[in-house]
Amino acid sequence: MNAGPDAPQARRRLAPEARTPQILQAALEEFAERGYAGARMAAVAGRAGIAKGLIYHYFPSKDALFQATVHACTQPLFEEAERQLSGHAGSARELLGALVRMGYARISADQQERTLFRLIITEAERFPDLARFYREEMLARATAIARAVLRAGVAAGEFRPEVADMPGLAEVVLAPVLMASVWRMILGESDAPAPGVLRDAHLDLLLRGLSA
Amino acid sequence: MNAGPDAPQARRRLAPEARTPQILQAALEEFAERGYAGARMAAVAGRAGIAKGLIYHYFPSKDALFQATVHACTQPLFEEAERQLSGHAGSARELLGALVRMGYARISADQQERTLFRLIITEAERFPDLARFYREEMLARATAIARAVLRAGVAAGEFRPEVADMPGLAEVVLAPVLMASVWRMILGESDAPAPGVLRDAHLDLLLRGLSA
Amino acid sequence: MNAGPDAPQARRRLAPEARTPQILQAALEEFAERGYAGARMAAVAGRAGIAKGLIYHYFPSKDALFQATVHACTQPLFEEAERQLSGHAGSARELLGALVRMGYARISADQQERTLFRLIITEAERFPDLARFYREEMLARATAIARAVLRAGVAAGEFRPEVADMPGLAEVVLAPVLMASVWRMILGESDAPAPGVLRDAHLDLLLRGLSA
Amino acid sequence: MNAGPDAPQARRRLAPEARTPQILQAALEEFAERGYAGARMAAVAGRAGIAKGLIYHYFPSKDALFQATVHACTQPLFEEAERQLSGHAGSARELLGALVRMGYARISADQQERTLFRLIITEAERFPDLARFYREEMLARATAIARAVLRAGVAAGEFRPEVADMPGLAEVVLAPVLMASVWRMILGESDAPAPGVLRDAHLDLLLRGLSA
DNA sequence: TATGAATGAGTTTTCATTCAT
DNA sequence: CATGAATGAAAACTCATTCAT
Repeated sequence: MNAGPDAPQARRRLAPEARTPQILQAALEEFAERGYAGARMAAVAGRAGIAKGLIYHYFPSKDALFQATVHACTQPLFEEAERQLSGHAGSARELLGALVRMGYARISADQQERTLFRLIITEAERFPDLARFYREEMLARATAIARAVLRAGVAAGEFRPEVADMPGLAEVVLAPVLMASVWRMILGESDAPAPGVLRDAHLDLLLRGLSA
Repeated sequence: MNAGPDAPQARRRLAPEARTPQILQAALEEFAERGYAGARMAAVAGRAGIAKGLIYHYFPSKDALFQATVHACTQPLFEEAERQLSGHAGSARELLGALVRMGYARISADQQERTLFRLIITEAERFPDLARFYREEMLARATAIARAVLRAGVAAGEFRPEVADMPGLAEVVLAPVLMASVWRMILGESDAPAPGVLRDAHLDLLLRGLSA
Repeated sequence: MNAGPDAPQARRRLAPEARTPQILQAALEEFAERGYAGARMAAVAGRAGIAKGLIYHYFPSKDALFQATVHACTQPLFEEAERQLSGHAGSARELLGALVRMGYARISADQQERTLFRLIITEAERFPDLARFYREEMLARATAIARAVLRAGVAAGEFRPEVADMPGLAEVVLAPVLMASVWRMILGESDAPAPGVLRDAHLDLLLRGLSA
Repeated sequence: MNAGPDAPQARRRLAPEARTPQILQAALEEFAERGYAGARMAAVAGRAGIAKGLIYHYFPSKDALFQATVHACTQPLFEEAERQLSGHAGSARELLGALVRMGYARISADQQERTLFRLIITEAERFPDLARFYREEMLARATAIARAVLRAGVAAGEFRPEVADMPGLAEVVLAPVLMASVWRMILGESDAPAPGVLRDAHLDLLLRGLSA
């Protein structure tokens, strides 16, 4: 049609290794903004700067694209936390503080993480694979980290002995961080409870509630 | 065509007061199962046992039906909690325990409440009205209750003085109950962390973390 | 858009009993001209003078529409032949002549019948239902008629005894009529072997080949 | 990417004389299974073990490929029959029997021939060239052979004199063989009238119907 | 010669909404 | 008030064809 100066840089051939993440990033944005049903393949293509059809060269259906999108962006999620956990030298209280602060900092900073979380909440019922993925790759990893900190604290005599193996406690310890994220999803940056404020109250309650 | 005895309750004229809740209930079910974009007006009509067209006599659009649906089912949500709060005579620790237990019990029992919560999470970004509604009618009411309990406990000397006015603490105290609901949404009854287990850990942490 | 005098007579509500055959007729024309894969639902709608969507009100898919189309137009096919068979009083030679003449006349006249036949040939491999339908509702009926005539001729002493039960003979007797139809499909009215000419040669061969 | 020993014969340069029949064979299979509109160029490439793009080096369009495909596989069709005809020494009855038997044998054996015939029936309307091709290269050759046999039989006094020049008789004589092929197309090997059975009835009718 | 990434027009299908009955 | 036939815009998906490599 037109090949004017604004024309969308006609037909740039890329290796699949370069194109795939580009599409996945565009898909993440679109799915995040509109949810699964609301997302349009044409919009994904638009965001990626390619033609609709090309998406189908890489993913057989909207469904497959969605699942690939979610899977693709979980890699870096827990890496930092697990690094902190294994590399930490100081007290368990300090470690707990550092991890909680990291969690709240992420909520403030990382749009993509909230987005991912929302997609899982929203679509888990229709994509059973997603629920399994959340349970195994996200919740299990997060509670494992929390449990390790609790045990370290007990071992060091900083936390009271019962918390080492109290069922459900790891989840309860995590919950406020996750809810901070949910609130931010729902209410937006301006109206949600401020992460910094939640963090301070959360740490105050935790340190008091766990210590020996 | 036929209005014989087997005809599926053909063309039964009802007063608007009777039809409206029937439609809203059907809409809640459909929106809950499919989300806003995935819900079909024809399916809402089907669930309500009426023709598609009739919905438009009562609600001007899918959008309006959705908002009415969410608004309609929040009424009974906090009534019991507020009744308990104002009618309570015993210690603040007992009151806190009773309220937390009620919260977790609801998660186990009330499908509709989780459903409502999910819809808000899912659609808040596209329906700003919904976010405002959640903030004013749900989160604000819930934190007000929590804050009242904390203050009562401080006043009675059961809780340490700082918790009376610590910003964000009411939200942190509530968060694990809400996350229990979110996990149940995502993972289903069988795979989500068990509410009873979370409840016990939660109460243990709270009572220890708040007490004077 | 336009509501000029040529506008396609906006939104004319019809009872399903009236609309269904209208759509089927349009579909027959379109499928006949283009085959299954080549036919466009939009074109069917256009021929029927309705909107695309309405077709899906009556038939769940292109596939279903196609099968309904073929089924719908077989009713009148063998009625006349079967009537002639049961009502005939004269000689078997005369009956055979009348039926063969009717067959060739149909090929000349009835576009729709050729069309139907072509669709079956074309699509039978992809629609196994169609093959079964052809075998049971068309070929079986046609050979039954032919066999009845042969037996009548033997009973009357007009045909030699072997032809009463010779396997495959009914099919061989019918074949030239059907091939006349196939040739007409392939070559068109002007280039195909003329039905009248084939008919005379066919009858000559038959009467000589069958007679006692 | 990799050209390791397991790679599916990556990028093997072939002379056009070798590539063309490879593509045509693949195209015949694909067109046969799916018809013209249903066939996909990618599938043709896949069957031929080459990339889509390469087809366009040899044929300018799907259309051209189709026509080339049909033309390419008619060469050997009548060669044997014409050889038998010119080389035959015995009686006309024997020659007729041999040719008819050969025809039915082909139907049983040669998938490719039925396929070709189906494509012509299916697509002749949309490809006028195909109809002309069928008329000149197939039907005309076949009737010429049949007519030659009839004349030989009359000349030898085996057949009655009228059949030497009866218009349409050659076509009628051929028709059952062709219909046997059509039935086999429609109904498949298992449900179609058995070629051997048709052959015997056909010969019986012919010899009786033609003889002096 | 050969590949397969890239395009985009065209197709089926869905569904909110309207409106004749 | 009530129905469901009818519309049409929009969305998922397909595939012949092109072209950078």
